[in-house]
Amino acid sequence: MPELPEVETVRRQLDERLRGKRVSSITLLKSGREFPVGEKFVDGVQGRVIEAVERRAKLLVWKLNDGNAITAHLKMTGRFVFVYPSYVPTKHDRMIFDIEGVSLVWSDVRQFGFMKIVSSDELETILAGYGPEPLETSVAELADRLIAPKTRMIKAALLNQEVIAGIGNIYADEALHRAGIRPTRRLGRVSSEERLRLAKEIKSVLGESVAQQGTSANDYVDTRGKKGGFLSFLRVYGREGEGCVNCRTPIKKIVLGQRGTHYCPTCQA
DNA sequence: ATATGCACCTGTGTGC
DNA sequence: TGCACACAGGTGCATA
Repeated sequence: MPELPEVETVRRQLDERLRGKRVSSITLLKSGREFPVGEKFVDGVQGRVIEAVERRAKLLVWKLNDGNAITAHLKMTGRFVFVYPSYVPTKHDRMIFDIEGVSLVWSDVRQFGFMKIVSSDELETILAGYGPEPLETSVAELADRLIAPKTRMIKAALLNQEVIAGIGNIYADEALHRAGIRPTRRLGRVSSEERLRLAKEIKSVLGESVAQQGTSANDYVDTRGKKGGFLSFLRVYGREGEGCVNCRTPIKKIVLGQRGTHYCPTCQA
């Protein structure tokens, strides 16, 4: 469940240790399902210098010194972990990078994640498809993204990366609870005050989670193999049946668009 | 244009 | 103990 705060945590750690370094070699492990990598990826990355590791939405972007970039998406269970050079690969490891003596493993239990090389033109197209970055955009501008289509449920809008980038299932539920808006509410029935409140809460919850290095509800760990610290600050996600922090009403869980959705039936109208 | 539902995967937890 | 199955959820795609 890496969402913006988790991906940002990984980005910072990767950038800190990889920026300016040359990729010495890549070991392809090819365990499990074939993924769009292979020899071409190795040829396109080996010998290049990583100029920076950036993030847009939930996508990691490694800028290379030949003008190309690597895009990496963790999806649900992808992870980058720094290891010792003597590391022995385990079942779900896909690749090991040797970057000037630093060893980095890319592994992915469910194999939904990817790493691929893109040209600068391709990268531009990919990034243009995302909505605004919530931590770098004003409350007013974010609120304006949540207007149409009128019949769309507000949680569906929050999960759509073209509307606002980086929000996933956990932070959608959390922001809606903080703003007092039920996830099933249609955009057309949300007042401008509520939109502003929600936009503000999106920024707050994401910012607070980044400060705690993300949430580890299930699989997520950072590049040191450490869990994020935000789990205990969640107010509704994963708290079905527990009393709401505001009113003690038991938190309800429903399925909305095939996702578990948590809310307080009293606080969220 | 928008909504719906499935597919992609494996590990874990639950009920029988 | 074994077994079947629901569930976890980001995203792309086929279908309605």
